[in-house]
Amino acid sequence: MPKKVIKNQADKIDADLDPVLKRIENAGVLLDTKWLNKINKEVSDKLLTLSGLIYKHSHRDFNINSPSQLATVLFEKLHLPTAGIAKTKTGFSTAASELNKLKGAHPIIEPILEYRELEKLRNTYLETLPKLVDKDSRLHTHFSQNTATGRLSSSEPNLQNIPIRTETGEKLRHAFIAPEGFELISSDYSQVELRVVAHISQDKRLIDTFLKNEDIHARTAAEIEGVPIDEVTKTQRHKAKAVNFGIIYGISAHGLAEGTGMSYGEAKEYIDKYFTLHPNIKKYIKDTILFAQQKGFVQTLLGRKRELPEVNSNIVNVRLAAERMAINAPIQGTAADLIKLAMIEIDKNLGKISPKSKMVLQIHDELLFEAPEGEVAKVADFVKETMENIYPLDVPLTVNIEAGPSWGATKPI
DNA sequence: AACTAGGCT
DNA sequence: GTATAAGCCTAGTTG
Repeated sequence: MPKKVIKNQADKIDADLDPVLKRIENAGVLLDTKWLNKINKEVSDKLLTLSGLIYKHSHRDFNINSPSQLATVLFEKLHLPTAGIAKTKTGFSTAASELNKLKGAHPIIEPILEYRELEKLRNTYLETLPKLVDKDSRLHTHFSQNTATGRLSSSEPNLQNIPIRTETGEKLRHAFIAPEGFELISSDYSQVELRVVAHISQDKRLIDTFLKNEDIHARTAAEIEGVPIDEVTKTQRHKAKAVNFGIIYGISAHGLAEGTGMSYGEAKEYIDKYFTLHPNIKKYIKDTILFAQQKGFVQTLLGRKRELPEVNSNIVNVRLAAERMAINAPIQGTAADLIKLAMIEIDKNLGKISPKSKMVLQIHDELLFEAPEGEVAKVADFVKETMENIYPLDVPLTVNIEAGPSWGATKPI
């Protein structure tokens, strides 16, 4: 096999990271199978109750896991209103986002939503993970580097999508534990993608926010609504947060409206105000699309390229989709470059600082370690320091560190 | 294999 | 409104 030719900095990063990823995969992460089985039992009981309730409300037995059968029950048998319900290629959508619109219309909706959540948790995690542990009760994922933006991906099992959002989902994280005498340390970059946006776009307000270490979403809300930052309401902050995410994804009024419940017009107005306040972000978007159209690719701060010939497509949807990718790829990809650099550097030195400590996972902007109880503070300091200083930008990178006996029970240290 | 759905950052 | 927020992986149903 010929050695891979290294053409640029991103290729070198990926090559240097490869052996690090191998070590992480080999280390694995300890799983508390007993705890998982206990949750599985509770979830299975609940599912039985829920399916009974759903059958009672629908006056029939059917396969709740079949979107087509569920749509028939909801819209043809129970005659729930279809106004405003999205359509898929095959009929009315039964996605959670659509069912949420029907919550008040029929008591069957709530149990369906809960059923869906618990089925997902049971089938994807509770049933599957215990089957994949090795003889030492450890899970070994496989990391891949060949993604569109430079992020890692994780498979068999994917340990980058372990639940956290719901109450039951969060319980699952408690199954990821440290061995006896050890703790898990979690270190995650705070708002790394928006900090990358601030650096790349040189947007004044964004840079100022991060220099002052202000709450970015509250500040955005304050500026758009024209109120003092400490008078921003929860709703206002929530909307601003959606806009900030939208910037990273290549915002559209429709997408923002979907994500927040704003009307299309309100969303459009909100975005216009945002760009008035952040002219350099508007410029970044414009310049990036132009660059992509002329060169056929975009690139990250460290030169990682993504080919995007579709930005010149005559097909409107194809072109617009490519434009959003062009906006997002340098942001997401730069964040990926930064944490990869940090991982390489940490791997180089961790053995000297704490020989028994190990890096065990990467979840895009977070690293997970296990460290002997007595060395947690030392390892945490080293990790934080390395991540924050890995590649100085025009805004500080900040890292939140937590530690605890399990991934679900880490607390700030 | 296509489609729908949903877990994470 | 033609379409519609970025990147992943996995599971179940359907034909």
